[in-house]
Amino acid sequence: MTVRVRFAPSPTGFMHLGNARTALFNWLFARHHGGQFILRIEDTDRERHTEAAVQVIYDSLKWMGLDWDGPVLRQSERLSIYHEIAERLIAEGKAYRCTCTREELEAKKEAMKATMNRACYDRTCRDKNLGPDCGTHVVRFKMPLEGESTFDDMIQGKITKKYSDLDDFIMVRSDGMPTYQFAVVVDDLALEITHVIRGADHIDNTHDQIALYHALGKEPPRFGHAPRIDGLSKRKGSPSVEYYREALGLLPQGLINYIVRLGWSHGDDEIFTIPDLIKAFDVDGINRANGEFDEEKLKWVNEQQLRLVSLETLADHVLPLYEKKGVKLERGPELDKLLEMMRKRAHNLNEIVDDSMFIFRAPESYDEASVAKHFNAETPALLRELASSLSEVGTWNEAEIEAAFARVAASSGLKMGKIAQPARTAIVGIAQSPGIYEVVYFVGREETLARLERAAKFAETK
RNA sequence: GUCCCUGUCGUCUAGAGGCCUAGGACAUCGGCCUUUCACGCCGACGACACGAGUUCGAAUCUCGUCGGGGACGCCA
Repeated sequence: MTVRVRFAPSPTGFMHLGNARTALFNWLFARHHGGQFILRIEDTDRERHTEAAVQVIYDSLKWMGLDWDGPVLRQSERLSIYHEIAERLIAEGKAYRCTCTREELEAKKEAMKATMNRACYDRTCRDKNLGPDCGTHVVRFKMPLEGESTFDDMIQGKITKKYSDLDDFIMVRSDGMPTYQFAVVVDDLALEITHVIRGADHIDNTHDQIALYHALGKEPPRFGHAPRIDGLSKRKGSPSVEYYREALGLLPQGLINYIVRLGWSHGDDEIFTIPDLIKAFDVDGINRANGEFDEEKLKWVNEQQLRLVSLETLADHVLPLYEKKGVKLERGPELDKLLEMMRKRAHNLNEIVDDSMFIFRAPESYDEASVAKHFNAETPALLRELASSLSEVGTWNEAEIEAAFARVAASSGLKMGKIAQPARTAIVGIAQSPGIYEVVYFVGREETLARLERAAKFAETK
């Protein structure tokens, strides 16, 4: 039996992190077992499901690298199928039409709550055998009255619920649209889904759905309910893939690595490449208790991935960010060298870009603290001596640049730190940067000399 | 309220009866490295929710208590 799983989001306009993890679990499960990962858009209800919102789903999935198999299924395109199956269940006495109004329902629930201590439908229409001409109505499922529903959850183990605690849920709304509860089963059947991995908030629904499978004479798929991610809603921005990606300068590998480990583990392993994950992932590693989202650890994992991915991959993500800043860069050994230098110290993509802008733009001002600490009366002369030494460098490379610094150190009798820090302040604008020789190399000879002279003039005024 | 799931350091977790005076990771604190900032390295702090049972022996099994989350929609 080939494994077939699906990710079935409803288009809300953003990809919630919890949803992203559900998608990831399913995708990894499919890839691990050599199965298929199907994408289905749950757009049964509402006009607010815009095309733009659907596009967000595609974009997020693509960014994460979660490719899906086969065509995308849209529930909105399958209405006649739902109707057909609903009619069949009515004809077989497994479902029924109900004409109770919303107002009546509300009153009934209140009453049931008072007498039975349970808010549910009182099944007024269950045995009325209402025909299609009964006027405005919904279609309800005829839930068994006695016994219990049990299923073996791949993550949570055996889960049992009494049928008497289950309601005659609505399958088709009065406007003719199927409810989620009904459409999911019909679609999962049509798609021949073998395993359903989803959020734990669906545990109770599962009993309804399994009852439906039985009514249809079908075997239900295996279910696995993953715990929820807590601590997400109290964030400033929307707790979405898009938000964290931008705000934290995330690499998809970073997000994926963090998110998969929140609720799943493989011994003491922390950092995984995507191929690692495909090999190691399975449902038995998924935990049962909810997890608390921790932005600090997400940052750290992302940082580790920053150092792990190929320079080509890194360039893919960093090039557009540079372009946003008005810096167009070409791929090649120079860019690789730049990224190699930056990825060692940066915590995220944004930092790589921001902290390397000094290469492309001369400082507009000098950091006050740096100036106070590293500039003094001798600074102008020192910077000019360094400039002169650098102008004599033959081949422009780090070794030669270092030699130029060493000559200044020898002639001035100053320790390297006393030269590097003023130079750094002069060239970068602040006394914090990558190694000074690399900095000088990337800024280039002409520009370095210009910046040194400008800083020397500035230092004279102090 | 009823029902369902769940409970190891602040957080993510290892742990499937003796290997546990409970291991790893993030964060925090201290130190080292260093021309800066980072990185890296070393160390410290820090948990089996509680109570009964089962057993020679329990973080691991059972029950109860308490805590956390979820479901109770003509939302998905």
